[in-house]
Amino acid sequence: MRSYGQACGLAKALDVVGDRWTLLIVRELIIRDACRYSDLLRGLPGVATNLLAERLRDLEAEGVLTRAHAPPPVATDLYALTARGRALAPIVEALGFWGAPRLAEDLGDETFQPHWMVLPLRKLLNGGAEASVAVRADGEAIAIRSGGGRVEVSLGPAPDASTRVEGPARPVFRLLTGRIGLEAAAGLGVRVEGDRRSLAGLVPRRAQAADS
Amino acid sequence: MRSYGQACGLAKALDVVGDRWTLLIVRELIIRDACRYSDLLRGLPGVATNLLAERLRDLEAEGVLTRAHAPPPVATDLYALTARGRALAPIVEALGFWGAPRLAEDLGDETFQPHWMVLPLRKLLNGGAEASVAVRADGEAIAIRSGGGRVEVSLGPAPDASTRVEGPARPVFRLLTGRIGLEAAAGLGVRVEGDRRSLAGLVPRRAQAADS
DNA sequence: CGGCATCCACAGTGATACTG
DNA sequence: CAGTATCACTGTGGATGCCG
Repeated sequence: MRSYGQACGLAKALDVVGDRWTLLIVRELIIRDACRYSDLLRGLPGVATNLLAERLRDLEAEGVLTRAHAPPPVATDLYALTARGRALAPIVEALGFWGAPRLAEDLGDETFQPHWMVLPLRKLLNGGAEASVAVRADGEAIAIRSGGGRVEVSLGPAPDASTRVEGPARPVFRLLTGRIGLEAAAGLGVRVEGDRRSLAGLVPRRAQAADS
Repeated sequence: MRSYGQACGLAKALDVVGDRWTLLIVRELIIRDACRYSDLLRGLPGVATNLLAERLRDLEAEGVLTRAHAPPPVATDLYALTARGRALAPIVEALGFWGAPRLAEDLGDETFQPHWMVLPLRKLLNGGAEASVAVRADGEAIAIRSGGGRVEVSLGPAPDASTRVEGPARPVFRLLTGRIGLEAAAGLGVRVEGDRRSLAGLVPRRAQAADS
């Protein structure tokens, strides 16, 4: 992208992350931490592969991410945020929260990938409750662990979880953000097994329309 | 801009403010509050006038700003942020802070407009000090009032100020952010009149390289 | 298969000129 | 002053091909 040529912090930031797709790439890396090129490609439906390659090169040159050749078992390059890149996390979350009201509208024709739930869940879930939940939404596993005021939400399985939630991504997300109840969720194909009480403590009472 | 078509808050936010120039327009409105088309055009060097007009139309349609016909004395339309638009302010400030380290580099060929100092000054100045400063940088007036933990920085004159700072924008900015001292600033053409003590209380001791 | 590079039709951009 | 019109140019999205 062309530089704005303005001696202003915002303009400088946009010189780096103002390109189309760039902040969405950062979002993917915040959610997934280190991941492969193909993970990014799948997590960014609509991006052209050459464009993704170009953006990754730019972001590496700007010091936002690193590309490292992974040790033998993986045999591929891994992309991960640098400290400077991770410093974008609160901004990405705030922007996601700002844009969330628009999620209430046209929900039909849009892509919904389960892992996009991770960021809003980190913000919305109640860290005061003690809970360990294994979520499986549209086949993708998300692990939630909360307690002592902190919530950890990450991709991947949680074998030791005391609660299991499984079903289509949208209703699962609505259940976890408190926008529908257990019965409504069940009617939409969501199955909940195990400790329902700690799940209830985790879910916010009346969430605003906030996704990521 | 084409929608990303992703059911994700960040993608939705970028559908609205992810276009080139859009966040810079929001920056101008945060700094200036209500202002005219030509103010925006001057505050955004490099933007094409048709592009500015298009963005303003889009942002109005999205509910980020309003365009109001001003009462008789002005006789022109005024653009101002809505509550939804003002909700972007912390994000714009955070992004500006994130991009600020790059301001240390290539300072030569870039445009520097004095009013861009307003946002970083709001963050960096020490609100504990009691001070009222009238700044004139490159001919543009900025008023600073601080006390009781709060800092107000706005465009325009401050006739009742107890301190007056005047000079070229860059050294004035460096002085106010604590990156150079009074003597160094004087050597760069900055004149300080009046109460120097309250100015010293206002300026942070050792500012990081943070502009807006 | 993962990780790109190439090609092309098209939408968005930037500079200038022009208008109510 | 506040835009609209025009037009050359650049960036994007989509398809496909290549290579270890």
